[in-house]
Amino acid sequence: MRKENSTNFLNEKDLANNCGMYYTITLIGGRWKISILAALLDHEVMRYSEIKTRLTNITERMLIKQLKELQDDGLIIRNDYKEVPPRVEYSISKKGRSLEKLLIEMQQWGKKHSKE
Amino acid sequence: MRKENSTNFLNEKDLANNCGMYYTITLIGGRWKISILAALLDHEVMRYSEIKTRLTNITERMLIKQLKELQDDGLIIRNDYKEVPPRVEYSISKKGRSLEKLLIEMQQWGKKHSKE
DNA sequence: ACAAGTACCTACAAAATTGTAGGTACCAAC
DNA sequence: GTTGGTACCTACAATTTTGTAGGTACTTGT
Repeated sequence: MRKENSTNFLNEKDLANNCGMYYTITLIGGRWKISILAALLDHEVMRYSEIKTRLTNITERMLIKQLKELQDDGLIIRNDYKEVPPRVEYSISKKGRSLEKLLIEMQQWGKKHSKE
Repeated sequence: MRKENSTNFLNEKDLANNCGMYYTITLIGGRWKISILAALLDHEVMRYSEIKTRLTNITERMLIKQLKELQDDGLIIRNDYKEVPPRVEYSISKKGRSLEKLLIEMQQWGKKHSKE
């Protein structure tokens, strides 16, 4: 759905390629991504429905979308048991786990400065 | 220009209020914000035109917009000399400077993981 | 009188993201 | 044979972000 030759697209791609910070932000900047990551960082494995319950305001469309992107970026792992009714478990990947320290610091910075 | 009662707006506000990480991301997540912050973190003061020259692909509309948001969020300081022709200098604030460590870590993480 | 330089601003259009409201498949239990 | 549960999907609409193409004010230099 993205136009791969729009100025917008090219600008973003350029930034992500040349700037480590921006690349990092593109991975965790989606609306619900850090919420999902935070959930998976302290749960080892979670079923789709458990994540949905935890993120009270998210819609299914958004949840699926963000999960898929996190998965494509290698931050989380999807495990489909191919059962009926479906059972799918998500867990954090090694790459995802390596973000933990950063996320904690972002949490602390945010808490400290959000009331200024 | 934002609808202050749209689901979209409320969801974002809710996240920013309740989650330090998300708050942090909203401040630095704009398309050009970290580029601007990075520039100001290693220049002490920069004129508007200097920033524009450094961010080669940015348009004036976006530069002004991102500068204003960074200023509203207290990360940078605008100093208007009220001269003609205009002279306006931007510099990093104390709050902005306190992000430096985090940004460096994001840079390192990004550099390390962007080729996986 | 006219161009040049600086730091903006504005209306409109294009593109991207997010939300709404439905639907699917499969099997088990009633 | 209808219902319930799970993890999705899809079309469309609303919202938001970003880009394009112009314009402004003021003064100095030519």
